[in-house]
Order: sequence, then C-alpha cells, then structure tokens
Amino acid sequence: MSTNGTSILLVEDDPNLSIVIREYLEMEGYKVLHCKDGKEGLDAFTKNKFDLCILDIMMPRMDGFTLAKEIRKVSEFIPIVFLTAKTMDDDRINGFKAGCDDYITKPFSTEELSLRIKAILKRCRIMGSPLNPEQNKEIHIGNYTFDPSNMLLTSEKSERNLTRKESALLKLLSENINQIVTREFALRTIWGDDDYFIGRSMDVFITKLRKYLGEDPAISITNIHGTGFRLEVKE
Amino acid sequence: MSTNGTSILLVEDDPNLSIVIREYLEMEGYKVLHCKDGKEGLDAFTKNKFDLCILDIMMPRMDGFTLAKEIRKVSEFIPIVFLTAKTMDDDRINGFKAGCDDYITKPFSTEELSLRIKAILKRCRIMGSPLNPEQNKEIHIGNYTFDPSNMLLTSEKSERNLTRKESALLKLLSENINQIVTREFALRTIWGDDDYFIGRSMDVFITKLRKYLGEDPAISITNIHGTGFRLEVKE
DNA sequence: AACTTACGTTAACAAATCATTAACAGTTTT
DNA sequence: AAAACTGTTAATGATTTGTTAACGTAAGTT
Repeated sequence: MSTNGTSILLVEDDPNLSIVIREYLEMEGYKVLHCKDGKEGLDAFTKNKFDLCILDIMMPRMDGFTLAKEIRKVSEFIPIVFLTAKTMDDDRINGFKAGCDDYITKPFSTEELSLRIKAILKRCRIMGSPLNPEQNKEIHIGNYTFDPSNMLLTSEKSERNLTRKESALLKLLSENINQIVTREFALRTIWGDDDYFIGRSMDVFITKLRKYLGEDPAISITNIHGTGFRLEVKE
Repeated sequence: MSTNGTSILLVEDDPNLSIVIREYLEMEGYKVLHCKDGKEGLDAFTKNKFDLCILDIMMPRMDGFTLAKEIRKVSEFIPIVFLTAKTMDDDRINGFKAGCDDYITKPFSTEELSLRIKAILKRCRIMGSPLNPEQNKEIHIGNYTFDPSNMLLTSEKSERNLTRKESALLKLLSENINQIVTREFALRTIWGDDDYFIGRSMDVFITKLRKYLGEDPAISITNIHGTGFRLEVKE
C-alpha cells in the first residue's frame, strides 16, 4: 500500500513524543500535521482534509475524547487512533472502539503505530469508504479543468486562481453536476450559516463563476427559482 | 548487507586503538577516514561525505559531544556512534541517544563495534534517513539545483548557502511543486507551531526565497490568499 | 571580555486581495 | 400588480501579504 499523500492529523501535547511520531510517520511517507492540544486540533481539522487522526487522550484545553466527538460531527467515518496511558480503564474507550477506530497504549514502538495505521487504513478502504476519493482529482467541466485542491481553473486559453469561496462553490456545483444544489445546502456547507446577506453574497459568487466559465457556451449555471442552482454541461 | 562504499569518519585520539578499529573496519569493506582530534574531524567532515561517524568523547582540542553538535548543524540525520569510557554517566549521552545515534563503552570488541554499525546503518536506512539515496537527491527547480541535505542552492551563475529555515521552507515547497502548501502545514511542519508572528516570519522567508530564485523568470512563488503558497515552474 | 557575524523574529508601513454589503435593475411567482 | 427572488456592478472595510529595517540572541573571533 502506498502511504503517499495520506495525510494524518496528530494531536499530542508531549513535544518529544510528537516529534518522534511525526518524523517516523513522515519517513513512512505520510503527511503529518501536528497540533499541541485539542482546540488547535479541532481548528486544524475543520480547515484541512485528513485521512486519519491520531489523538492523545490526556491533553490540556480539550481532551482526546471531546475532540473525537467534535471531529465525528464533521466527518462521520474518519478513522481515529487514540493514544492512552497503559491501563486506562475508561469505558469511553469501548464506546469509540467501534468502526475504524483503534487505540494504542503508551509506551509503544513506532513500528507498532505504523502497523496499526496501515491496518486501519486498509480496513477502512475495504469497508468501501475510499478515504478521500476526490481529494486530488481534477474535475472536468466542459472545456475547463478544475483542480479544487489547487483552487485552479484551467482552459486551453486561460488559467485562473480561484479564491477560497469561489473554489468551494464551484467544487460543490461540479460535484453535483446537472443536479440542483440547494441554496441552503450550499450556504450551510460553505458558509456554515444561512441568512439573507450571506445568500446575496453567494449570488455574487455565482455571477463570478458564470463569468469565469463563459468561454465554453456549453456550460451554464442555471437558477432554479426559490430553490438553488444547477451547473449544467450540454453534451 | 554490503558495506561496500559506506564511508566512515573515525575520530579517535588514541593512536593504537584507532589503528585497530580502522584496520578492522577496512577489512569489513568500509572506507575509513581517521582524524586525531575534534578539530581535524570537523574539518574532514565538512570537506567530505560520510555515511556514519564514530567519535571518541574524550579528545583534545574538541571533545566528541561538541564535534557531534557541529556535525549536526551541517547534517541533521547522519548516524553517530560515540565511544565512551566504561560507565561514563554523562547526561549528554541520553540527549544524543535518540534517532540513529548509539554509544559504545570501551573496552569493546571489534565485532561488537561492527555489529553496532551494521545495526545502525540498517535502522537508519529503514527509517529513510539521508543514507537513503532517495532523500539525498538534489531537486531541480527551473535553472536551479537545490540540495536540501547541504542547504545549497545553485545555478549556473551563482551558489548560495541557505540557512536552516530557508532550506526547510524551500524543501517543503519544492516537494510540493505546483501544489499549494498551506500556511498552517508549513508552519506546523517547520516551526512546529502556528501563530501570527511565526506566520509573519514565514512571509519574510518567502520574500527571501523569491529573491534567491529571481534569476529564473520561469520560477515564481505564488501566494494563494488566505491559504498558502505555491512554488510554480513554468514549462 | 569586547567585538563581530549570522540568523531568526518582530516591528512598521505600504499594498493587494477578498468577502460582504449596498444599490439598482430585472425576473418570477402569487 | 405586489412581493419575493435573482443578476450584476461597484463601494467598503477588514484581513492578508510584501518588504525593509530594526532588534535580540547566540556563536565565533580577537
């Protein structure tokens, strides 16, 4: 199995341990983002995409369980590995043991951690949830190619860096091509909220996207009155 | 494992012991360069490439620990074996025991030394350290060649020694060429933390790298507003 | 010890970017 | 026809970034 491009969120407050783990995992080819406590970890999780989380349980500001709960709100199936002090007889561990999760007791060897990670990733992939299916995939929209991870919209004639919101909206639309994307769904997904002004803001972005995609007449963003928008590509 | 071509820097002031070690190691197929004290050792290290260092701790002019520190400045991951008088209870030993390093107490058999060396080399190769050819590879960026392990940025016209941070940042960018490296990922990877001032510090380094890479107009470091940077090489 | 040098951080100010809001025109529904 | 919704452009203000210089510190040098 290639570890390439698999990104891991490591939340661990012990600086020495975290360095050891991070360096080892990076040598194995994972991308690792390390946070020092639960708050930071949650923040990082919402801003990035990860394939797996490694959470220490005992941490300042927000413990691993609370963090895991928060993470689960956003991402139902992401595998989580807990790091616990040896015989921590906490019932909550059992509560999380289901699904793809696992826990490892300290002290552990880096090899053990690595094996567990591989096992979990394998298991989860088998279970049919390709971890980040669309992660680095480019999306073709008519004559355009859209690379969401690079926020780059390319055609033969032009290349444009999209802003975060532009990119997020186009991603949403292109993932649901020829299907209605509800106003509310878009607003809640991208803006996390839904009120009049945010709605108007989205309309401004729709105008921008229409302009950017104007090179290809087969592409259109159609408004469904009172409902939402649909990105359409003819033939 | 073939010892062929593996070159060892041996720094040991006892002439008899050093001869014994050198001859034994050469018999095993290693290339050995011997220096009589720390100063000589450091000089030799900067002028040549080694796969492993064997340093006596008690030495005139510069002791083994100081030498090791100097070596680490240049080469972060090269394995170091310390030779110590039997039960030298120096805390500093523990400081160095991490990673690929090891220490051997005198007196020791040549066999023991040989086994340790093999074990260390194996371990480090597995861990993918710079012994691993993959990681010692130079990176080509437009007209430039960047050697991360030597922190050296070269073009036809110029050659520049980068500082650690400059080098780390350029490494990260060039490993993800034409892809966005998020601010957060860079900050957490290189600085281990992410706050406002560290972020500003990174911006200063970006400015520096842009200046260094300015000779080749095909190279650019593009800011993706609110997201990160992308090292781009056209054609 | 006093003096350099090198490096990373912080400060300070200029410039650019972006999401939002406003404003007004046009559409669709009831 | 009134009300609600959408399209579009431009103005606004906050945030982010670019850049240079000053600063502090640690190491080496005299």
